Amino acid sequence: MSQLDAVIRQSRRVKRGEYLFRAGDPFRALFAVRTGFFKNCVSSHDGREQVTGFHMSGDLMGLDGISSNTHGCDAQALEDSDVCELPFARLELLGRDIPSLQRHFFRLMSREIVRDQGVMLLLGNMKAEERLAAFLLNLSQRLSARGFAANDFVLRMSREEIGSFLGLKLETVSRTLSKFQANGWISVDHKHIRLLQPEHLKQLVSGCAGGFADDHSAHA
Amino acid sequence: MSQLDAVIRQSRRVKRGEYLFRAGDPFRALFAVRTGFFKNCVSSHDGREQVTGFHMSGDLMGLDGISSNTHGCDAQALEDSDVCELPFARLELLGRDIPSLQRHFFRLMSREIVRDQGVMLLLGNMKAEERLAAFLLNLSQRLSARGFAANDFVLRMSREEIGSFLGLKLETVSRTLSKFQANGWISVDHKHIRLLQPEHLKQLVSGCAGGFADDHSAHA
DNA sequence: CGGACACTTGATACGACTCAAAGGGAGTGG
DNA sequence: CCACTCCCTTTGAGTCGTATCAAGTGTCCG
Repeated sequence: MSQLDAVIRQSRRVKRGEYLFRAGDPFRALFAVRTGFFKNCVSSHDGREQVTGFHMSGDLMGLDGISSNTHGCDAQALEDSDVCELPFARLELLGRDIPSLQRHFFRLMSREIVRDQGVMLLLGNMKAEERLAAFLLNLSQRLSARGFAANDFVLRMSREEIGSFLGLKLETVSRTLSKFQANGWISVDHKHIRLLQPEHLKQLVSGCAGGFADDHSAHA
Repeated sequence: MSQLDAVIRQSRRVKRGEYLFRAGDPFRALFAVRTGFFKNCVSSHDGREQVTGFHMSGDLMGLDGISSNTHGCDAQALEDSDVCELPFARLELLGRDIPSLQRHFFRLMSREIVRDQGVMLLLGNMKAEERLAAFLLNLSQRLSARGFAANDFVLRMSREEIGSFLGLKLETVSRTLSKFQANGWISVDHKHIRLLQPEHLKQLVSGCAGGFADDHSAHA
């Protein structure tokens, strides 16, 4: 375990707006968010962007880079952040000596696959209101799992980034938030969101797989 | 390597329509398709289904089950098939002794994550025509990688299953295929598809990330 | 304090869904 | 082997949801 500590101790600071890595960069390490907030993005040749996920403390980023030794997406900080750099070669070696680490690692990658399947379900089957409700509830759950308030939080990302993640345009995100507020389900003050009647949101997504995915922190 | 053979030699036959495993089943093994064709499905509480992928010879299924020791999706045979059962506990043990196997394994899981990101891009950003073009080209590529004709093949899945995978309704799939045929780009005879002008299809998806994902065979 | 950027809201257009009906194959049972 | 049935597929017409276009407002940052 002291070996593991040695690997983890490497820390790196990333300012808001900066990229931790970009698609195409050579892959050398995974990154665990220590503090802060990130988005991951894949982009098509003609410039269209798809946000593939948002990551907060404890989350692991870069798993998609293992397959090709090249990062497959961008990781951009949405606020000043702090990450642990985990050199992959060293993790691989350690995994052989520490079975529980290897097993933990497989679990993490599998969890990411499960999460992606949930997003596919969301993008393939749900309407705008359902997507946004699922998004808010997921965020709420992940924040509360980290000891923050579940029903009162500040969005780190723009409407456009939410839209990109949910397969919607920013105007639709804005309109839907307004509608939720008009219903009395949430209160919206710019990026400050309060969930006033989470049960109504849950009702919207009930049947749609309850929030599209659990958390997937590294628990490291 | 002979140890690996011992693991792999376990074979299992699955008839068309049968499930290899279902969401919720206890996870014990991964499955590599030897011959045949499968679909993977996640379903929401209210019965909506999302096809998360189609798998042919060499593809690995069940990676999503590792995280929770429970399969997260259904695997249903779309034609009489033959799979290798790979007990996961044994693979884990072998991975420690054979570094190249461990590495190969990480690569496979990562590749699945990359594939899912491609599907997310497709579901989040593309229009019906683009989705279907990407789907056909991807299928074509995977078939040709296995030594089959790239431009002349038989669909194993129904219009509804294609639609579920692409986030479209079956009528839209049917209409779009008809339109491609009217344009002279493909010929459609029920499930028999011929790509007459693949370059036009490529033009449709150009910019949208060229086919949403590469192959991900096990190469075992 | 100025300017750019992010957000909201409205009007309109378009794409995909829904509902509906008819045709064609594949598989089954006689 | 044939006839029947069921399901898959195609195609059409109309509707709904979301994108698009366009102002206008507010806010954050320099």
